[in-house]
Amino acid sequence: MPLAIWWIRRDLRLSDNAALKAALRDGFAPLPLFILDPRLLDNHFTSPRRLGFLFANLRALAADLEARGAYLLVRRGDPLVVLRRVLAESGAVRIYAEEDYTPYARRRDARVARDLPLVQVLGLTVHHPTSVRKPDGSPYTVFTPFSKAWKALPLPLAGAGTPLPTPWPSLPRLAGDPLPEIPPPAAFPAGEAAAQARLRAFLAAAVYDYAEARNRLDRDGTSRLSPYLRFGLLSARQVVQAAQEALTRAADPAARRSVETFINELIWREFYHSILYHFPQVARMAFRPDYRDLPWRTAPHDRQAWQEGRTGYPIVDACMRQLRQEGWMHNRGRMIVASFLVKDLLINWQDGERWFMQNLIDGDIAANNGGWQWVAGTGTDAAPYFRLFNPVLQSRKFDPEGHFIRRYLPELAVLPTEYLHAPWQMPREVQERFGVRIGRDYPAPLVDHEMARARALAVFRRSE
DNA sequence: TTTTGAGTTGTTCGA
DNA sequence: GTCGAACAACTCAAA
Repeated sequence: MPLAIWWIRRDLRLSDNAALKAALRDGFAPLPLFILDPRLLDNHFTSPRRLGFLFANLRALAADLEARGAYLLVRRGDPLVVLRRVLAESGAVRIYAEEDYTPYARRRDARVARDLPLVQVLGLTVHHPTSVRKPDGSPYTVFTPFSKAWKALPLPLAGAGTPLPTPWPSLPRLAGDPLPEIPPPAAFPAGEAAAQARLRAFLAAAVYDYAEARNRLDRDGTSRLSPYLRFGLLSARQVVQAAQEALTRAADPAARRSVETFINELIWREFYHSILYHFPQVARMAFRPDYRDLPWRTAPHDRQAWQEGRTGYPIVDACMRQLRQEGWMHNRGRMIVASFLVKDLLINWQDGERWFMQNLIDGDIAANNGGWQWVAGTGTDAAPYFRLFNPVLQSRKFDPEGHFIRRYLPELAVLPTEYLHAPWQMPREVQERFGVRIGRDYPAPLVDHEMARARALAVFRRSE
C-alpha cells in the first residue's frame, strides 16, 4: 500500500477528519505527522497554556492511534524541511492536510505546495470562505446576510466518507522529537473522547436554554466547546450536524430558538474565518480604514491593571482573573472587559487582542480578532455607534447575585450584593464594618465610567 | 442606478 | 419597575 503523510495541524481527531479520509479514499496508508513549528511555538501571540492544551491533546491522539496499531510522529523544525525529510525517510509520495486560513498558515502551505505534493482539503470550517458569496461573487462583510447565504448551502454530512481502517495499515517506524512538558489546563480535559462527551452533554440539556443562560456569568450556560473546536478535537460540521439533530428534539419554540442561537454562534465562527481569509489585513489593522488612526492612550499602568484584574470594577476584575486562572473567559465577560479596555480606558484594541491570545486556551486569530474589532467598532459591523458597555449595569444584569464576582474576587466575597457591583459607593463605615476599604483592600475605580463614556463617544465621533 | 430596509450581544432618559 | 424612543444619521445588501 503506498504511503502518504497525514499532516495534522489543527484537526486533532480521527472522526470526520477530511484530510485523513481523503488519504484513505485515494488508497494511501496515512502516516500521522505533527510538526512543532518554531514560529508557532514562539511568537507574540503564543500562550503557554494553549500549548499545554495542544500537547495534552497530541498525547491523547497518539494514544488513540496506538490503540489502532498506528502511531503519531512528532518532528520539530521548519515545516518544509521536516516534510521533505519525512517524505524521504518514509517513502511517502503525497501529503494530505486540512486547509487553514490564517495569513501565516496560507503562506506556509503555499510554500510547501510549490515544492511538495500537498493536497489540501476543506475541514476547518463547514463551508469554504469562497463558497459563501454574494450573487456578484464578492464576500459578505455583514453577518446576517452571510448567515442567510451560509444556511442556504447544503450541509455536508459528517458521517460520510471512508471509514477508518482496522487495523491501521503498517507504517515505517521513524524516530520522533519529544513533546515539550507543559502542564495541561485543568478546566478542559484533553482528547477526542472528552470533546465528544462535552458535546453530547451540552446537546442533551443546556443547549435548550442556551439563548438566555449563555449570557449569565454565574451559570454554566455556554457550551465550553471553543478549545475543542480551536484544535479540531471536533469538526465544525460534526457540531453543526449534532446541533441540527438536537433541533428536531426541541420541545417548544423557546428551546428551538436556543438551539438556533447556538448554531448561529457556529456560523459566527465561519464568518470570522471568512473575513480573515478575504481580508487578511485585519490581522494587522482595523477593518474600517477610517478607524485605523484613532488617538489611543498610551497608559501602561492602566493596561497592566486591566491585565491583572485591578481596575476597581469588580465584574471586569473577576473576568480578567478568570482568564488568568483558567485560560478561558465567559463570552459575556470577553465583551465586558474588551469594551472597558477600548472604550473606558481608550487603549488600542490590539493590546487586548494580544493579551487574549497570550492567555486563552481557545485563542484563535480569526475569532479573537473579529470579536475585538466588533467591540471596538473598527470591524465589519455597519452600526457600531454607541456600543459602549456600562460595567455596573452588565454586572447587575448578568451576575445579579454576585456569585461570579465572589468566586474570582474573594476579597469582596463578604460584601452584601447591593455593594458588590460598585463597591466604591460604600460609605466609609460600611467599608470598615466589612473590612473592605476601597483603595487599600480593593482598588478604587481606575476611571469614572461617565467621564470615560463621554470621552470615548467624542473620540469615536471625531475620527470619521 | 437608485432606493429601501436592516444591522449579535447597548445605554439613557423620560413617561 | 417597565417600556419605547433617542442616540446620529452610517454602511451594506438586495430589490
